[in-house]
Amino acid sequence: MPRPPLARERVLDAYQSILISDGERAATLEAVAREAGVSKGGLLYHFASKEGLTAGLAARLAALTDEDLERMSGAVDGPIAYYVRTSVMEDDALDRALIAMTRLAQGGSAVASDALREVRDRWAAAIRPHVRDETALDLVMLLSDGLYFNNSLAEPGDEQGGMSDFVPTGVALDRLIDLVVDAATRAPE
Amino acid sequence: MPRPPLARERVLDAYQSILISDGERAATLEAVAREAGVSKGGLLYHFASKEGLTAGLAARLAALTDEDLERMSGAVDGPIAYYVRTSVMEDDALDRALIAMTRLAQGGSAVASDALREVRDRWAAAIRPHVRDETALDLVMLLSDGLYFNNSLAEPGDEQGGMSDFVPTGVALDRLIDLVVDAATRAPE
DNA sequence: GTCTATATAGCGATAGAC
DNA sequence: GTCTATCGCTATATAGAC
Repeated sequence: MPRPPLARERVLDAYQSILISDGERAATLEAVAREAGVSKGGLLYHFASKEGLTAGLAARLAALTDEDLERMSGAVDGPIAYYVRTSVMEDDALDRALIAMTRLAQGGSAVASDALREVRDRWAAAIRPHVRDETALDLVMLLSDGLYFNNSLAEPGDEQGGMSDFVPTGVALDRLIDLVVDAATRAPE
Repeated sequence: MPRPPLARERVLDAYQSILISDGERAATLEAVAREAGVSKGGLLYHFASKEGLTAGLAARLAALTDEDLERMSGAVDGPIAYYVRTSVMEDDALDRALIAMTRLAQGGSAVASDALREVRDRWAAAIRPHVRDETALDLVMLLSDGLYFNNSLAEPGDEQGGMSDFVPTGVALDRLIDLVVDAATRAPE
């Protein structure tokens, strides 16, 4: 595969940034082009339409998910702990792609909804073998969704993008992970 | 308090419906007016601007939250079970207001983000006395967020609006509630 | 209180120069 | 591969009749 043009990647980065910090409404072609340092016409050379831009983001998300599933399978404290811990936004590449895609899905994009559904299915399939039953799987998946949900509820203009008060970090997060791992793997009484 | 004009309520209902089923982008003044059976000008008599419309929804959400906290405090199986169970969309008035507001928040509305934050704070305060510690509170709140998050990820055109495959119902929901109530109230080992 | 008509601005997308 | 210029459309909001 030939190396992707730099401008193309810069455009995707800009699209993500604006989606995360200012919402779907603000992510216009003009705003994305300005942030990426190109003109509107230049942007439209790389992505023929707004939906093409979203499809480009979906491809990036799928690739990042591949890598994440790889890391998850080798996590020292197990896939559940890994999955919950990495659901707290660390502002890495995967988090940003995921939150940006969430914004688009909530804005009504079918491409984005489908992409999110697929990613979620793949994570669920990877975790299923490590929990007691489907109820425990629900608990783990929904808790992770809750963390992402809070991370994705941004104040407009908030660079970090998030209701961070509600998301446990540090020791509080460790305790939450212990609690959920225990609840999801403990033998039924 | 004088009874609210009927047209005003119909406009808010229409705004909610379109936000839920078609997303924030589709909820234009014209679309809302058409759904409510009034003209654009008629709508703008009741709500001076788009932000005024959102503020009207925020007021409705606050009133519905009052009622919900009332019911929660008297729930027979306790506030935690009540809270988790009612986080699965039953398409009642509160659910609709909440999901509509989530759409607006994700679209970048500061008014909507603030309204959601306040509602969440009030629920957390009501549940805190019934859980073991802050970690258990995080678990309950985040699980509920996860349920709402999934309910609010709509396929465009999906009347129900939701990734309902991921949300447990019936017996699966009962089991999940048992699991989380146990995890959140059991004495530490 | 509700309407029609219109002003104003910004959007996605195209055309064609360089 | 990137630009400027512009088209056609739609959005919010205003003005003023009824």
